[in-house]
Amino acid sequence: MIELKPIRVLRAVSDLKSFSLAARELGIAPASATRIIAQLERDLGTQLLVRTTRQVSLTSAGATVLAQYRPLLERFEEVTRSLQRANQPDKGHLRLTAPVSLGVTLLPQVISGFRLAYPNISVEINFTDTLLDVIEENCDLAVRVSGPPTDKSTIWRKLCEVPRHMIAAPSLFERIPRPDHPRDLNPDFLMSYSAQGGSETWDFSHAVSNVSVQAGRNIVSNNGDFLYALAVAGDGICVLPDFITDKGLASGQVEQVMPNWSITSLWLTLYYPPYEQLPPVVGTFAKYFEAFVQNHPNLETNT
Amino acid sequence: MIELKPIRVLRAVSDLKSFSLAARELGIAPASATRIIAQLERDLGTQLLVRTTRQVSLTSAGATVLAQYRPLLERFEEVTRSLQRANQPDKGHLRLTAPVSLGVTLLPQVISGFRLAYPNISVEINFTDTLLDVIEENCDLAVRVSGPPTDKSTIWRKLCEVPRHMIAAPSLFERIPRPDHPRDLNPDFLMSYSAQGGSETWDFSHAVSNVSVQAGRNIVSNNGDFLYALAVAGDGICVLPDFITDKGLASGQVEQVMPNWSITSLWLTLYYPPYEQLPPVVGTFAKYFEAFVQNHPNLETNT
DNA sequence: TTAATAATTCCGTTTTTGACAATAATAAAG
DNA sequence: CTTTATTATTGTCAAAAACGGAATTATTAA
Repeated sequence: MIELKPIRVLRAVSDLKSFSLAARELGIAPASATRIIAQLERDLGTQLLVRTTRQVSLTSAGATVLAQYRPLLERFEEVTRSLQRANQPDKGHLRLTAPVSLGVTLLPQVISGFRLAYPNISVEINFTDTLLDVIEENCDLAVRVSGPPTDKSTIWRKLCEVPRHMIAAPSLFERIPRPDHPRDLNPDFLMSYSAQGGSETWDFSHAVSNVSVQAGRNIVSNNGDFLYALAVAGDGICVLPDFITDKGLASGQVEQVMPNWSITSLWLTLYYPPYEQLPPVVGTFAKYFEAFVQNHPNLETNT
Repeated sequence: MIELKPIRVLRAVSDLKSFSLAARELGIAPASATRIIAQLERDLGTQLLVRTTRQVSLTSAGATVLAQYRPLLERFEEVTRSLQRANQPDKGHLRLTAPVSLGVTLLPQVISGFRLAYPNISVEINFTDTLLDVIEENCDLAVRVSGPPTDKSTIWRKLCEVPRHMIAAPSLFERIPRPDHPRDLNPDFLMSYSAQGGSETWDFSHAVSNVSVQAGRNIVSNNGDFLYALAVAGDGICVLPDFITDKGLASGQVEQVMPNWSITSLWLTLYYPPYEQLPPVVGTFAKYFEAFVQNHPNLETNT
């Protein structure tokens, strides 16, 4: 298998018309230059250089060989230089995965701001709610909104908590009684936001009381906006992050259910593949994202 | 300096999604694959592959690196394959040098026939009469018409002898007496064909007599056709190879001087640069040339 | 003919490589 | 949830390859 070194030597010898000068240029011993060219000639089955002790010149075969390899070698070295140079935190490519719900609410602002700040970092986002393997997803960084990580193997970093509230349309309470305590909740009207398919469990707290409520299985979806639309239509009660329900609450489309009972927040978390060393662009994005959530009204950064 | 091997390993690992499979594919030890990739990552200053024991995937930096190198690597391997394959005796390029005189007489037939027989061998001919260094000329083969080689260092091969005769225009002998013996020759009318600038010395022989004659310095040229034109004009006597004087003798434009005195023949010689191994195309041409001169009426093959 | 220069060869050393075993980590099976 | 099997990694040792420097050879220039 022919490597680049013999081509580099051939180029240098041909350009400088001397083995010894070429060797010095390349920082190798003259003896090595001789051996490397000899090996290359054996590999290609042709003599490439005609040498006496005082003169060196290409055979026409050698000229052909060098003419073919030279542009490739130059491109290769150019690519290498640019790659070594491009290892900068403000240039490169970023492959993310994020839940679908963030695709319409939070991420557009983050990404557009990030792109404005770092126009030379291109971004590729795979929206999916099923929390697949960070590695299998082939991405550099995964954004998740969920409870505290259970998986111990992956590396994660909690950015902030995502407050959420139980909401429903006012019209719903024309059909069923308005609940005042978690035990009043009818599971049949509780819609679950779940990526895995099972129904949700909510932990309510009010003063010193803590109550757990299991949602029903009538409506389960991994799409928060879908559930929100159902809630607006008055089809049920669901628990959704504030950044989804924000506008609806302000306009009165939906209202908060049991406002004096709070529900444990979700975590906005970054999951890293098991990096040995964090690529600079990933660090740049993580830092930007962190700064973003700290200035966001609906996210609580209680580090 | 980054070589091709790490790129080959990166490609194999990425394609097969496994270090061990890639190592087997490349015929190296798995441990080597690990070390080689680690070295490449150090060289480029970025992590390229995210690996757990069960999964391997490219980081986006790795994807960029591979995307840039892969087409170059493939071109490189393609070029290598084609070069190794193209080392055939009927394909390639040939760089010749030959005396100018052969450029209008012998070589056109040779080359046109050769090209017909080997259409895939391209030919490049540098016509020059000064016998420069075969190496400095940067050619694969030098054709020369001259006396026996004096240089011991270069490799040469005598193809045949080139008979030559002394000729002049009939009109000349209206001005000067027609010579019958070499001693009758007036050096002032003897024109020299000489590449080096000095005048020629001719060795005449007739039966048991041997006479050496030195030409004058009035007209000396390294161009046989120029001398021939002067001879036709009746300006003097010269000694030229039969392949130049052939037609003129037949048409009566010129006539042979002292037909019963013969002059030592020149040699048609091939000079090789100091090859270690003869390139196949060069051998092909030499063989063709040799066959050509054996069928040529004006050239004596007295091996 | 001699001297100087440059490619090549020889030789001892360093570096790299492969094989093997041990370790660590993770996905799949029970 | 524990066990098992698979796979990347690390370490070690022996073998192979590459390397640098000195000696050798060959060729050009004086």
